[in-house]
Amino acid sequence: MKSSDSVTIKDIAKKAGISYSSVSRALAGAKGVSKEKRAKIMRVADECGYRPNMLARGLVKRQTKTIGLVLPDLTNPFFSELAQIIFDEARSHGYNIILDVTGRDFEQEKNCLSLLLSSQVDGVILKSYKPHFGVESASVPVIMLEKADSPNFSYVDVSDESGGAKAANYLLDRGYRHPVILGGKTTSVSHRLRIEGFQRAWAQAGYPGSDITVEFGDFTLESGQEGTAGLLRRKLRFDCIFCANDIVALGALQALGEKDLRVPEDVGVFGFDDITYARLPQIQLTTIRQPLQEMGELAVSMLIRQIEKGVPASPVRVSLDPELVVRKTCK
Amino acid sequence: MKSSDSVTIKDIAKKAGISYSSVSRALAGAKGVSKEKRAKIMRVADECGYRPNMLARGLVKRQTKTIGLVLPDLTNPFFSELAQIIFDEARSHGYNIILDVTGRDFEQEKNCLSLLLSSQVDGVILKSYKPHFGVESASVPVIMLEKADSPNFSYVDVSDESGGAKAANYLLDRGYRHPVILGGKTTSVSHRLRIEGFQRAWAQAGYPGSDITVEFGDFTLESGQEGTAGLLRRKLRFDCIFCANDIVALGALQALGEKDLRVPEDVGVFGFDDITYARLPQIQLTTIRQPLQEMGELAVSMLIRQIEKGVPASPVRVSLDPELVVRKTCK
DNA sequence: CTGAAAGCGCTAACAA
DNA sequence: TTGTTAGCGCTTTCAG
Repeated sequence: MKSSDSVTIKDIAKKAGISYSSVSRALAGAKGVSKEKRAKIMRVADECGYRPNMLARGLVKRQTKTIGLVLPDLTNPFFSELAQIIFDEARSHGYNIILDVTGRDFEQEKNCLSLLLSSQVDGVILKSYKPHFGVESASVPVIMLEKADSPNFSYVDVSDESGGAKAANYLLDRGYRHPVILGGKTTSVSHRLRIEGFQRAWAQAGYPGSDITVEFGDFTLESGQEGTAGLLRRKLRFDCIFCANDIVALGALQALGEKDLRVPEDVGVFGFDDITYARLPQIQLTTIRQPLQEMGELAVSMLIRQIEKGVPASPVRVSLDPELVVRKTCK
Repeated sequence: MKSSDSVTIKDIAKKAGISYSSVSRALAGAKGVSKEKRAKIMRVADECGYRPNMLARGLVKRQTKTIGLVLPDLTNPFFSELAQIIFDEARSHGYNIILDVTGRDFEQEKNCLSLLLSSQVDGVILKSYKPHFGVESASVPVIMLEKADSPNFSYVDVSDESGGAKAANYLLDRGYRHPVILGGKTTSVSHRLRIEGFQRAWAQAGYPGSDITVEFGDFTLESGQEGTAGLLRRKLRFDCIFCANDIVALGALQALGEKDLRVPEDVGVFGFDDITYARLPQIQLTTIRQPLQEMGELAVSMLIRQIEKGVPASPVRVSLDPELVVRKTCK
């Protein structure tokens, strides 16, 4: 059954000799249709290979059972695994996902958002890298995946300050005294918070937190690699690297290895996220674990709640606490 | 500007005192609207925070500028990177992506597909793990990401037989004689083809190809790990493992390490895909590289071509050749 | 150049 | 339980 124009509810009404609202009811599984008619309709419908048109349905019902997900980058396992979790969770609640990737570009982010809103998604989950208020004009619930200062949005995030502080304290505890912070983007809110947490903890321990070297980058393996190589080239004095994420840490390890520096003896490497690959026996990266599963599930359930019950007067704000994972890349 | 009900083309027509079809024209950038009216309309439109309703637009235009992407699993970097590539490529042509993940489940796959078709996507890119013909009833172009025997669909795939053969020949060349094939799903077409390619090459070299041990799994790290552990436990004789993908290989390496077996001296480990993490200095996995970039770009451009010019009478079939990447996990 | 009107496929009152 | 009807927000003839 391959017609150039697809079969509609009217076609099947005609073919079954029944009014077309009855067909709609039957197909929707609503009450108020006699058993025989319903049976006949169903039969005809799938003989014809009928497929409901979600555009039309969404237009009238004013809901699409679709949620928009905006992420910076699918290339980082942290995000692709998060996407998978959110995806599964959403599906289990009967929602579909439209995924958008921004490449951490500000304009892109705004575009994605307005595109999603145009597509009439019922809600949005958004990991933004720069605070912006295009979101403010959204007419549907939005859950941010980071600490948002706006009074209008709920968020669920992992406390970046706490993560940064945990890293600092551990590093101090292991005897490191000359850290550099590597590889985050200047525009990233989360990264800024991690730096602050790190510096504050460092200062509280009695060391000057403010003159810790911060090398920015773009969260990639390359920026870990080149950043580290640059540090080495400039003969900067440092004994450990607090990386913006695990990918950056992988790059740092690589650069260090190329210069025959030993980890952790010569320099300690500390990651962030605890991606799958950080756990491999060959890697054994010391890092901060972000509770991916909880974060994803919470975001979805909060969002769906708001979609179905309306957004609360004051936003829901959840901060999960990340966990130190000690492995082998620090003394 | 936060109205509970979103502003429509009619609202802005009223507010500008112009008929609402003119507004539509102006907003579409169509000709036949005077400069002044156009300017006024634009101004009013964005004062009101107007957002076109894609559902309505799609309904009448019968196209959504959206393509559906169905992938088995976002957790494997191979697929998440492919997704990213397809995503970028599609966007650069003005198309959006709706992503669906099937978990390699047959029913799921069919659901996803019909859902996408219901959503009126303009075309579909599909990596299937079991040949099925729900696809046949699609009323839009479909590009499969694997060798499809159906005469109705175009595909772009990476030659799995060739990959399997290259692996076999390399392993033979390095002196391995007792391979086991590990970790693929029984239902996977690609995996079956790789096995065939491997066995055939093995046989052609004068060794019995048919009695090579094949341990199935589900393409995960765990199945690599447990599969290998099982092999060891059963004291099966083997000197190398041809893994269903790099993730499985990572699992195999781990299991081998736990039993203090040396790689590559005691057993060689061979992957498939060449994911980013296979290249790390700590891993150095010998593997077969799938040309991700070409595959993604080709799939998108073929699909868009078919969307815009119609599907060709006879399907386009492209097989890319994968490349052997020699690193350190085989002698 | 502009407006009126039809209709995309569907749901949801409302009558019958 | 049924059928009729009025839209959802938009594009697109078709007259003026």
